[in-house]
Amino acid sequence: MVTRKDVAQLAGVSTATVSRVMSKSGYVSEAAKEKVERAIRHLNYIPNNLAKNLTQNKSNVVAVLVEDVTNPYYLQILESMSDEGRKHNLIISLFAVNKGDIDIILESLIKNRVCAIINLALFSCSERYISILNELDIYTINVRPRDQEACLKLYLNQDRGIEEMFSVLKSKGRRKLVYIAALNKEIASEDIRLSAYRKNCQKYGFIQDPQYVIFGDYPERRAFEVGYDSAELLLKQNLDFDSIFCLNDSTAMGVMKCLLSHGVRIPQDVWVVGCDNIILSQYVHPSLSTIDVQTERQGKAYIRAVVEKIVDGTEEIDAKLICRESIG
Amino acid sequence: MVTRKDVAQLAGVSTATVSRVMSKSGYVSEAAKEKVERAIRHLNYIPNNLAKNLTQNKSNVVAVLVEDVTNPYYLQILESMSDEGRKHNLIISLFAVNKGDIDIILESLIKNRVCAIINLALFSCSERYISILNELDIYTINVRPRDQEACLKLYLNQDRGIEEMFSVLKSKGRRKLVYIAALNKEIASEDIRLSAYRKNCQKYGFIQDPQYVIFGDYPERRAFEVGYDSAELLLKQNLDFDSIFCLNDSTAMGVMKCLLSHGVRIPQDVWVVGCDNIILSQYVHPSLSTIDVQTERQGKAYIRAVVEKIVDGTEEIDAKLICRESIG
DNA sequence: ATGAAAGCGCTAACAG
DNA sequence: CTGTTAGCGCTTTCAT
Repeated sequence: MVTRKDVAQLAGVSTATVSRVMSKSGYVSEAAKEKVERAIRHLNYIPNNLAKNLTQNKSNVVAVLVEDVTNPYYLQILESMSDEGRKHNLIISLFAVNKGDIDIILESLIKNRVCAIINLALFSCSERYISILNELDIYTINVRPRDQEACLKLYLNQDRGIEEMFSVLKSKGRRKLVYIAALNKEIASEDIRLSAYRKNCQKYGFIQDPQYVIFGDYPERRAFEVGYDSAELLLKQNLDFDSIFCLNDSTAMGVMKCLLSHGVRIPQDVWVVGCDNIILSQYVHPSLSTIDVQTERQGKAYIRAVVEKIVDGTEEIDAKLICRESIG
Repeated sequence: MVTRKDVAQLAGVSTATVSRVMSKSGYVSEAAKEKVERAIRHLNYIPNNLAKNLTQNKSNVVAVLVEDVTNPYYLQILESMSDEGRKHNLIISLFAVNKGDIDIILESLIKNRVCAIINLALFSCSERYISILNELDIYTINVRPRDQEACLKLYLNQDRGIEEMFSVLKSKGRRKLVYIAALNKEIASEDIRLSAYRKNCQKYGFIQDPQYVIFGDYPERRAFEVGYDSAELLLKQNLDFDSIFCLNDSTAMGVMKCLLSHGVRIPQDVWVVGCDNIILSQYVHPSLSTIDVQTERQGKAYIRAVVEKIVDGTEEIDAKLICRESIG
């Protein structure tokens, strides 16, 4: 294996100088720089990040924690994180977690000195580890943070998209909108989609009735299933509704599947709107109307937050309604 | 930060002994072992994998290379790899690649001394790196290997599932089956699905006609799109067909979307069968018939191959037909 | 069965 | 601007 030493030798300089040119930091004369670069090329030298990691007590792995990995939404976020991460020599790694084994995973992440944890799950990292995380300077983002936690506030301005939906539905004469919360009551209480739903029901004169909100046990079970079951519940309730808004696209697909299987026509009988705008939503039939939340920008923003160690930033993400066949 | 030294001190032994109990290797007396374990618990010691990595010139990251990350199939494989990897303290990391930037990615993987590369893409790792990969003992699996490459032969016995499909289709009076190859002609020529399709067309007396095979440019473009476009092409050709078999479920969804959009009814007019059995296939409407390829077993097999450094193993994976609404 | 000590390849403080 | 040097935390011979 060719190491820095070999490069230094061939270039006739010290390893420190080689380091300087590689990291593009510190003073290096043009002459030395050139000699080193030539030696690197000549030897086909590939640096060993492992050693670097050790000296800096930190790896270049960013851990992304996800609960429902079957939800394509997360893949899309991951994709854009990977793209952005590559620019900064960051390895983005996906971890499927659930509340039960978060501790084991955290311990493994710490052991491996990941440089950051992006926790997309709906629970925060366990208390017992936050001091270690801090001590090791492992930058952590929780999408559902405890109040006191310093973190990126990636504020998703979904309100606008939701309001847009209400306005469109209203203009087409809809007034009886169901919300498939998918989450349980407690978690949903912090869901901005739910609060926006309630606010706008009032504002736009839609039916306001607790029965029109269906809770579930996402993300303990997959979004598709929760959607399906929620719709089944809804049909049993014999409620009078003309449209359905769902926590996310995956849930909406489960909902649609259930409705269609029961002979309910979309959009003739009921309109359905999802949220996230995953690619797949164009390819179901009828294609799913949804609220685009710019997954690509979200992913990039997270990685940038990691790189710049942003502690209290805000990324404005405009959510916009996308009308497709599932609404008339 | 508490290190091995602290543990050794508290336990009254040397760091070497601590290492021995941690790695469960070498001789350690019961007494010493107990003292060390107590010290570890007491200090809440979390070992530093970075140092270990350096001494062994190898990390515990397994890189999984994927071309079309929007295909949920890969997520399912990844999920089972993660589960299996955790048991062996392996970090499974997903990398989106395309032919153009494979070199950059490989270089980055080498720099980080990943312990293994599982290349699920349809091209092999570039020649120029295989000597380095070998020298560094980076275990590499290519799903589409060059002939000479030593590697896990994860033989997917999909033939049986495909034959089962033919038998079912025939018994229901179908004889005109289209195959959506999705891949281009060259890559498809190595696709066992295509050869199985041809073989069984003959065996079961289905129409044999080159026009009944539609090629595409997967995975350069997403499976959904390729499926959609292939179906569009098919419709334009004015061919007489009664059923369609697709490279994978994602492609099949694109196909179904196109057919349905053009007023073709499934399964009344045409039957559709996919391959992979991704979870989503149950949630489209009509639900998609498919060939189950045991993604979970596949993922586990790959990781086991990495752990055991299997050079020429075979994992029998029985593919089975799953009948759903998309066939009558 | 255990400890001492020499590295692993790189970084960073310090001296020049 | 450049080289020397002392680690980073752990593994692994080699003695004992």
